[in-house]
Amino acid sequence: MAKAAAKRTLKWQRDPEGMRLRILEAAKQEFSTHGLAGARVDRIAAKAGANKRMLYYHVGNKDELYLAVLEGAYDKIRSEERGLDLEHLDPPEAIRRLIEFTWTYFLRNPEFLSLLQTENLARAKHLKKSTKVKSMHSPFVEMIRTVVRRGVESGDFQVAVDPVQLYISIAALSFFYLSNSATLSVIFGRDLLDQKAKDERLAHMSGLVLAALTGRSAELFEIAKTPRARTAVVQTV
Amino acid sequence: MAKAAAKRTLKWQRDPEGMRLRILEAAKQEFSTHGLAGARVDRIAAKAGANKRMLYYHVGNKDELYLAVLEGAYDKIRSEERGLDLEHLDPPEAIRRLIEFTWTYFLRNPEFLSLLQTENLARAKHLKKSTKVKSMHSPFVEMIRTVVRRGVESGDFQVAVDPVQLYISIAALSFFYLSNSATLSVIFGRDLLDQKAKDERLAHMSGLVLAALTGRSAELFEIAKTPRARTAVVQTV
DNA sequence: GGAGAAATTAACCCGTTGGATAAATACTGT
DNA sequence: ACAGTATTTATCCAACGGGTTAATTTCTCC
Repeated sequence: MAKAAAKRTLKWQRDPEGMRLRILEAAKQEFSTHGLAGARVDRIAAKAGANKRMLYYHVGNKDELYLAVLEGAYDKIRSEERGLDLEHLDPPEAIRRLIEFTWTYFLRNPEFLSLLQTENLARAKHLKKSTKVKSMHSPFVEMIRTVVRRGVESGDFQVAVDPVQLYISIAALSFFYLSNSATLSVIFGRDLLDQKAKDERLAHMSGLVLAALTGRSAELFEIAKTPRARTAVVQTV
Repeated sequence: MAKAAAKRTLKWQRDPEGMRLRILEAAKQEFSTHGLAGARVDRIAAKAGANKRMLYYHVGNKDELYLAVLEGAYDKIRSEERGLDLEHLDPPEAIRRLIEFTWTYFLRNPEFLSLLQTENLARAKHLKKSTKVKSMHSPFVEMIRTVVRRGVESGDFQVAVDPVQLYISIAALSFFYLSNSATLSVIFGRDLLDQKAKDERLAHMSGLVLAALTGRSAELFEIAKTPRARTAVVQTV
């Protein structure tokens, strides 16, 4: 009772872990919407429901805060990637799944795209200092390597492409479309992010890559064009 | 004589057009290396060999300066695009040329990539206000449309892909590789910008797109892999 | 129940930065 | 040659923004 009465008059309560998480979440929003230089430390504090001093207490200065956010972003995508486990699918299906995963992940996590853009504008200055990120290899490169080998052996694929090139290409097709959708929409005078446009984009990307690998352009693009049960996988955003 | 003597003691001379160009060039450098928020008006002035007041006198405030730079960048690429004239080439060769042009243009004009990244981080806020840019359509979309039609009719291409999708994909393959080369290089632990890597990238992109269109994966990737006379077109940067 | 550590608040500091003002200098037409 | 205008320089300033200092409050453990 006395304790309850005392609690009532508390001006604030402690929550170091929660505070740290709220700070990082707020910082992620701020850095992804405003970039590194455009981000405001005060806004992050406000958004986290905290005092500015807290950022320095729990994470560090603006740069350290930014790096922590970046590392968290890489950590998250790598974690989801590991959970995908595409090794047992037959080669074309594995590639198709990879494309869909990449696409939907970028759709679900637009801040990830912005953060990467920001970091690349800084020529990866911060990432180079992060030992953590450097050790977080994407499992997809090795996955692609074995899938391509299996595909070539089985006759599904006509070429043994370099897995790194293929990985970059698959990421590129989704990344550029989404990260540059604002300027592209202005230039083409149409909304690239409405549901129809997004469905068509996924179909196009799958068709393009699989046609190149298998050499069966016609069928693949046609298959990709017709609505399939798989479209359920395409997440709305 | 008297005039010459007078000129010698001049503290400065007028050059409005030259000044404006130097300001825009300096601003392009500044905005592309530091982004919009990170750019410093004083640095632009210093780089242009001018007084800060000159920026406001000749162009306008920071935002107007930025938009002028952006419009100039679009103007430049559209102008080079128009000069390319791919209509008369046979379809596969036209696509190959387009890919090479896109790639080398991005290599030669890294500021263009940075400016687009910056503008997309701002969700095209400034571009939307530019009536100038909206009217500068890339000639490539129409070019691709006719090339694809011709290719399908001649039997070179197996599918009639949407020209906008294809245009975006071709841009994406080059853009992402270059704009994200900093982070990708860190993550893959290898330099994506050395000459060998760049040659391989161009070969991969051409092989991927043409294989998808023609359905002749094997030959195309192989052709692309072997050094050709065409590699002379690949510019070093 | 209270002392010491941990977490949080409030207030302030000071260099930077975009932008403005006013004065000086160069050019142009007559 | 000179009046009027266009261009450039030299200062100034108010707001902002990252970071710091010091005091305050809550928690924990004995």
